[in-house]
Amino acid sequence: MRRSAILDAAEAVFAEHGYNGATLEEIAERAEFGKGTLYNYFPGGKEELYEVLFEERVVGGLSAVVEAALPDARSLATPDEARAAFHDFVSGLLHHFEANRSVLRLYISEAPRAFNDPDRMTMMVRLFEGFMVTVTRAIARAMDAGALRPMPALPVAHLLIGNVRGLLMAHIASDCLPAGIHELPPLVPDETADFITTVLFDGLLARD
Amino acid sequence: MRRSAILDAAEAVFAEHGYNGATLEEIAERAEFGKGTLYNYFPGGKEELYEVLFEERVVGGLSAVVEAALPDARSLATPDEARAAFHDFVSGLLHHFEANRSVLRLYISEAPRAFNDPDRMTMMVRLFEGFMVTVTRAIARAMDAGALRPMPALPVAHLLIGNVRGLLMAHIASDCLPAGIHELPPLVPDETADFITTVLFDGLLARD
DNA sequence: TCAAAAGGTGACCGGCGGGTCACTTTCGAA
DNA sequence: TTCGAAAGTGACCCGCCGGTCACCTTTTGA
Repeated sequence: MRRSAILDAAEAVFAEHGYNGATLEEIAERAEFGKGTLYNYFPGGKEELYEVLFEERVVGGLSAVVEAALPDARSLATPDEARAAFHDFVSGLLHHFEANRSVLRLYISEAPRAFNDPDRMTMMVRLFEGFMVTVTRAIARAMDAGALRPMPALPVAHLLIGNVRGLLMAHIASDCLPAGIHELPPLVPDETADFITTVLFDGLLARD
Repeated sequence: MRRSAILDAAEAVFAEHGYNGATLEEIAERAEFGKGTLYNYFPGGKEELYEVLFEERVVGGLSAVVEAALPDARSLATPDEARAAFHDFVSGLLHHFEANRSVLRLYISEAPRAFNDPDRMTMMVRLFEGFMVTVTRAIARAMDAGALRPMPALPVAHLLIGNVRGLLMAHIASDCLPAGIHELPPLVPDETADFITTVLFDGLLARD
């Protein structure tokens, strides 16, 4: 109870101000507890709080989405099956992040932090390994079955995830701007998933 | 002379430690000048130094690449022309960032910072506007000419840039890891540009 | 009812780093 | 050679915030 209230407040504050800009004071104030209490639940202080938050909410959310859309048991043998599955995956990601904007911000903000510290990067790679492996394996299965043409699967996974991240970042940016400037139409997860899936599967070239 | 030496040192230190982790002390030490001198060249202190660095090197670099590869004068009327032009663009980006890793890090690290402050976000949008407009216009021209099928051009631009960013981030991550762990093959800009262009133009689906 | 344990608290501490400024050095014109 | 201006310097200042701990409150169970 307390623990999750602390995590809720931390999620909001870290998302709003970033790791460095967030203060324990503000987190404590928002969740209505004293700063000292935090150390009962997270003895490692700010860093541990952030790590737990990241692992439980960011990595946990991504894992849930990928396991729902791309389980190893799902057949990806035909183009239509593959298209449907990856559409579900993209749509799941978009719905998840649409409903959890602050988790999205944590996700986007983490990469630069990891660049500055090999230990943190190692941990991040470990945390995301399961997610990346599942996505990559799904791509490889669809290729092996002949639904997708053979290519190195891992870079394709990076492209797919880069696509989703690119569009989401544009939407965060749009949200951050003062009203009226450079506004994007609101994110409609299913339409956006259609868009990404179509471009990714069929390509940009005009067809006869 | 002094000015650019300061910027060189700042580029290295900001790239290595991030904005918050970088200290003026270290920048000064690396470029062999006193901390006070910095305020002669950048009266606004750390923030101004970072902004100038970002505008001159990150935005400047991106603008140079896009203007070389996708000038308004370049014909994009046929699929082959469009493919060649966007290949040049992606290849240019990859070569540029391959040769300027610290600039790449600054670029990747900026987004989260902008999320936390509407003013900074507004400035970023303004700085990148020319770049985005040029890319988007090139895509729209290729669509109008029938080389690419008609779609909203701006989201396609976000996908394209997301693709490049996604692969580059994977490479930065790989570089940051202790030797031997999860290594990616080294980045070969032209091959990677082929890969991105092929996926983007032709799609992932197996063809007859 | 009470005492001990568990949980909670926020004033305080210390270091860290951005920014300042009185002083020194360098430069260039007379 | 001289002198005023410009450039350079780094010890110092000070606000900030993560972390601590002595104290207080609540819970538990006998």
